[in-house]
Amino acid sequence: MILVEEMNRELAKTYEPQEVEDRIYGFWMENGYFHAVPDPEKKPYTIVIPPPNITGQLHMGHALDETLQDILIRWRRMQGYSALWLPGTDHASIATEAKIVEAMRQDGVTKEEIGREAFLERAWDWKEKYGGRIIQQLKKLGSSCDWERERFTLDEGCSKAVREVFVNLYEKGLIYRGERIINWCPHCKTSISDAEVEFEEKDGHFWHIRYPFADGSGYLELATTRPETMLGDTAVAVHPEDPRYKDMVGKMLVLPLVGREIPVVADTYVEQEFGTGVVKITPAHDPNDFEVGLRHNLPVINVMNEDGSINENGGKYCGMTGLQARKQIVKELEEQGFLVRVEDIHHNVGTCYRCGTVVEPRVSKQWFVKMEPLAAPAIDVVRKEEIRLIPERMNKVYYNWMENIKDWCISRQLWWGHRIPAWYCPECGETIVSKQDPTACPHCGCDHLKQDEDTLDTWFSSALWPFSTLGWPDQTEELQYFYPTDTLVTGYDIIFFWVARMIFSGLEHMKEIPFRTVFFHGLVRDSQGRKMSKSLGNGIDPLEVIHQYGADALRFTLVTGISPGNDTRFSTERVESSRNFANKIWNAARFIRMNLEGHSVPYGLPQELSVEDRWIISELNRVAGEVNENLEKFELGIAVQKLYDFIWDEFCDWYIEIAKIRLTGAEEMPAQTARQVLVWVMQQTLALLHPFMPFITEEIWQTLPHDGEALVISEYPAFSQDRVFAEETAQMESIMEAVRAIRNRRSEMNVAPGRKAKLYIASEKAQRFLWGEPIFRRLAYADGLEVGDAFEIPGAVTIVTPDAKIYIPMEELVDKEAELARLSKELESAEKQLNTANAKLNNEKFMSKAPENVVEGVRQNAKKLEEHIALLRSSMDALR
RNA sequence: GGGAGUAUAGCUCAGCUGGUUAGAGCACCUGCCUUACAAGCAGGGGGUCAUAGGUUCGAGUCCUAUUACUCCCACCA
Repeated sequence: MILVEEMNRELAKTYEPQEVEDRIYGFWMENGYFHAVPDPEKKPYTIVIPPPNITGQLHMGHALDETLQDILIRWRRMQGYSALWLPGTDHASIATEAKIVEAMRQDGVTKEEIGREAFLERAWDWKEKYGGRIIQQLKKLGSSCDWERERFTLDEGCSKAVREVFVNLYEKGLIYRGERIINWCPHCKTSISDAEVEFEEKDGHFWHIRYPFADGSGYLELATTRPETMLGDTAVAVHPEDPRYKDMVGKMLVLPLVGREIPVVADTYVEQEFGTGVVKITPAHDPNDFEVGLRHNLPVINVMNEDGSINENGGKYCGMTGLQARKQIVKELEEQGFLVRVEDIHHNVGTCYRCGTVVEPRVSKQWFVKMEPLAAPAIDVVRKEEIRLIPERMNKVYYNWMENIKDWCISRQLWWGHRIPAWYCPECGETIVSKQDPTACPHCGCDHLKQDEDTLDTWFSSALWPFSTLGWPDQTEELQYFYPTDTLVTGYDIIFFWVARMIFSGLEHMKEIPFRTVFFHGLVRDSQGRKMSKSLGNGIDPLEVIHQYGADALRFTLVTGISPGNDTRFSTERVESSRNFANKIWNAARFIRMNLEGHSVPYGLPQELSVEDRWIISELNRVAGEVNENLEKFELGIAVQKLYDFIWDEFCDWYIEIAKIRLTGAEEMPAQTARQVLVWVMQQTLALLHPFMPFITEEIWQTLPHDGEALVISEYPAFSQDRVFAEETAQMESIMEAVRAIRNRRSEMNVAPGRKAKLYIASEKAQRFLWGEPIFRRLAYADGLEVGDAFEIPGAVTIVTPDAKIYIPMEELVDKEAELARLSKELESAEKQLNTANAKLNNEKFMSKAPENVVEGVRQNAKKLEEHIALLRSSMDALR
């Protein structure tokens, strides 16, 4: 127990987060509260952070993601778990390499000029310089990560894990190398996986072209959106059953401009109804054509360089960019009479998800992961609910992807990343895949092996994140204790990139799921529901918001009103309202502190409790129970709403107001009780709120009497049957209802608050004790109070509540006609309600089928309404 | 082409397994500087819960269809 005698800090009238947040964060860090260790006495709770890119700057999406994780981890930590939130960053191969290349361009050098080693040096320098930026930003948000365990996807341990996995999969035959058609980004000059291609609606053209028969017997007409690819055409296909072309299968055509003879083949891939029913086949530059090519043994002619320009296979077009070649080819086709017509169309074009450049399908030699055998068990664990996706509808998205999965192209023509651990022997052609760098060819002994030039897809290392960060492949204590992790928190946009791949990786390499629950959140949109984007310029910088309103306000805003998987809208108005909430709490604390001055107040509940004490304790207890339940179900938006309502409405607007009676009263004992209860409820409330608004809650908690050294490691309040006070709760409800009704009436009649009036309250004997004068004097502006069985007060305003009839004699203020009108309106509505209630009670089916508690509710309601109506009638008579 | 989500007050959204009179914040109107807080207090107006059917004693909630918007997957040369 700590007594508060001196207050070391003055509490400002408005909460100033800037001053508080860094100090509090420093306090937490100094004491190592975020550090989690394997502890057999505790249960583990683990979250691994979705590692932000080292190129990244904190945006609202991160802010939401981190806030949700921090809420969960702080909650579990307070519940007594050994709660590990493992942080780190991702090397982001494509994005980072692009940044370095760009920086080098400013210096006037290229990758090729300086070479691989020098390039990597620059990259690491860059990482040292900027890679920590986003980490600092996460701290500003209040993230309670275990920073001692910070990792990087390209650090030594992760690299070791990557090699281990690559070699294991290779030896199992699940990684292979081959010539396949892949998506090629001409800007990033690398292959990218199917998942990395985004389709965009774009305007384009259909060029309708004639391909003449070699024997001069006419021509076939077809259409293409990419005429330059005709340089690589090695056939033309028609449907085998198409009567128009049946006889032409097997004949030869002459490829215009090129002069090459190509066959007409029959393939069911062609749709007869589409266009002319004739398709040019370019196996090297179209995935479908590639398949057709395989079926018909067609040559594959790659006509494209890495940058999308035409290569030597393109004959005289060699050296032109794709666009130049297209223009030239169209021009020549037209001049030579091969172009039939040009049609404007709107179609989907695949683009690189990193740079937005139109991707070119291209045949090249790449490494792939064979997905089918890995996908099967990964589907299974979700089906069997060993892994739960929240919201559940994400299961469908997941199944759809996993069940139709294609092999994963993992090699990238980049330097920044994990270099593929494969070596080629220039003597005998042997391929060596090994965890250790080999010194000589095991086959022929050649000692100048060449390592594969390519690196791995960034997501290859991210896929191992839940276990590589815990030390795998070594069997560390941490891995034993913290794996499998518990909750993965992420946006639904990376379910394929990351979530799916972690699941099959965990199952394959750990033989265990990587996490039990995936909690998907939505996107943060702007106030009009648009995606926040650089091009629209509608992004709001979370750091700006933190600076202006505080991290707590930002966090509160982000989590209010969200539900799993659904997008949320962000607006400054909402932040302001959150800031106001923080300020409300701040002032409640100020009020409490003001009342502690000169008193010694122990932390804990006193023995003697008043009705309102029991009520607020009971309500707090209820809220604690509900908040825990909501958090268990990942209903964070609901949990935070309940805390808001409790604090603002019940605690501040009611309890504190009522407590003032005792605090300002002459008697010391009740005042001391009130102080103790105020402190206790406040502290418990702060604890409940702490995961959501960590800074302000810790700050206040420290300045009020408390138990323990810091809120961040205090016990999270839980529901307790011992603190349920149903009777007092009902009594308070009665009082509050009466107060509200009186205020309402006074307001309606425009009675100035300063004008007090005597109150007469008629109520049942058992309830009499409720109507204590101080509460009504304070809250209902009463000036004297009389309680009895019944009153006859001519000309008084009459108010009816479920437990009392209240009279306010203010005849000189009352417009009789107006009051009569009001009463008759109220009477009408009461009668209407009574009719509905009676209709139900007279309905046999309702009576026989509705559950007893519902029937009883209606019955009681009807009884009350009847009394209400009788009273209204007598009041009206009295007025007349 | 396949699938999903959303539709509730002027705006942004809650509303759990169907149960008495559908809630909050912001905005709006009225009155208050009631010594914690004007970033506040008290009160108020405002909703045929997208539409049409259906199930049920009872539907914002469950079912069917329709409409609108959003998203994901696939992709036609």
